[in-house]
Amino acid sequence: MVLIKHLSEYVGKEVTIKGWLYNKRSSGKVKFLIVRDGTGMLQCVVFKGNVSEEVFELSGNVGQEASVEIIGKVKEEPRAVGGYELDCTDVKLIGESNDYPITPKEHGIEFLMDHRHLWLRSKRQTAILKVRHRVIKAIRDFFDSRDFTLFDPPIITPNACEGTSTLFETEYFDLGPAYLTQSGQLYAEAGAMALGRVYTFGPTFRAEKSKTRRHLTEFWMVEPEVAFNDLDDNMDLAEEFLEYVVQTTINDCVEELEVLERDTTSLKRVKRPFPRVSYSEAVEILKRKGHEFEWGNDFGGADETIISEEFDRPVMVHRYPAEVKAFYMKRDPENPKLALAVDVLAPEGYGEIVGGSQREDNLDLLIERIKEHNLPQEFFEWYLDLRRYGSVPHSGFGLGLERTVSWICGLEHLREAIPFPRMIYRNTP
RNA sequence: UCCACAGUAGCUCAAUGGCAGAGCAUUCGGCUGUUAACCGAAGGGUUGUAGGUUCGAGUCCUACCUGUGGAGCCA
Repeated sequence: MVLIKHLSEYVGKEVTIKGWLYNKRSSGKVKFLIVRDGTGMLQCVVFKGNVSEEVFELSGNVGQEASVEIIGKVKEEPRAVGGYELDCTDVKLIGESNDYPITPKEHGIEFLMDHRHLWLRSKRQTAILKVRHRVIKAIRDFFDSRDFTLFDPPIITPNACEGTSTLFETEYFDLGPAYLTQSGQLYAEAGAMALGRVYTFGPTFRAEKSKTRRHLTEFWMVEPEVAFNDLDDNMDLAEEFLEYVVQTTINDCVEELEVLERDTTSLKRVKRPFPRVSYSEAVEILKRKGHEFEWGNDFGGADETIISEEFDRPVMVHRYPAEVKAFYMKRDPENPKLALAVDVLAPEGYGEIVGGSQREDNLDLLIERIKEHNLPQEFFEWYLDLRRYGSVPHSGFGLGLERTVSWICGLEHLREAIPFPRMIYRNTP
């Protein structure tokens, strides 16, 4: 059996192809079967004289997405998709398919989401899935080649990690309520104290009733955490990381991005150094552009878009008002109203793809913060131990995988960036 | 949670308050190079649900349900 993507090595030879019928056309004594196998598309030509009567009849009756085994001779053919076609000598039906719901015409989003398990077979969706895979590989390659250790945090946690978001709650035997993690970060800090440089990579959960194209209730996040890194080191790491992920992906996914009709000129500019502006400077940008904004608030989606339009590549916004950020972020020694936080805003309206900070490493200040946020200190004793025993400055950030995939693919909505999206009003299929 | 919009054939959509329609899909027939092929024919409907206005409602009104887009929150 030969994969369609490798067909160019078999010109003039007889091969066996196994796949699914994408579409078919016929013209009297000749039938064209367009077959896909997950690696490409192939036009298979069945001439009446070249096959048995049964096979010719079968070729006309295979339904869309029926699985088939096809034997034929490979030839170059500029008229066919992919540049090659198969001159068929035999066609076998493996699994029939009648009345396949997703026809080769337009469909509405509700219908497609209801049939997500089948929608995944389409050209556009397989292209996105391949880009997602390449992004994941780039993420892992980047950290693996820089002395990071993959560190898996728990998914079930006893407390709300940052104390702000709404979490999914479940009963945990006799121990009372437990929650699905919204971030592996606090645990990653323990990992960084053990291994120096770690990254977590896994699903995270938010029960916020967000209903926008930028939100999922279940999404994947990668979170590096590095001992002895300060905020500047953290920003250096984030920009090197983003450059690597974007550049390797657009290099290796040229065909997929073509299917998605993604203009990659702006992605090619994702090179170091990224512009760095403070929160206060970002507020000035908004005001200069005539948008009302009060210092001290967090940026909304529209604000982020306006700020990012000032620059030709991702922009790093640092030193936010501490009040809008999480309790564990270290304050700026030059201005205690500010947190040593950094968000990276992607261009083209894709918004915040990275959020990070230098962490508070002083035991007394951290206890103070926990009290200020009315968090139950007993749940954080283990976290405070990290400051009791050999505390060091350390920093890290989180990158949302689906937002990154959406940005690179140029998607309208995050739901296409993950095989089975979980959203406020949908948990099926 | 709030705001806006939508719901008609399997799908995508039409239909001035006056006979429920088209394209695609499906089935049948035609065509030896098709490119979301094309040509001909057939089958396919409790117009989201419940009320109301009207001689008459897919169309107007009320409530509800479902979905879509956005806000807030966030990655």
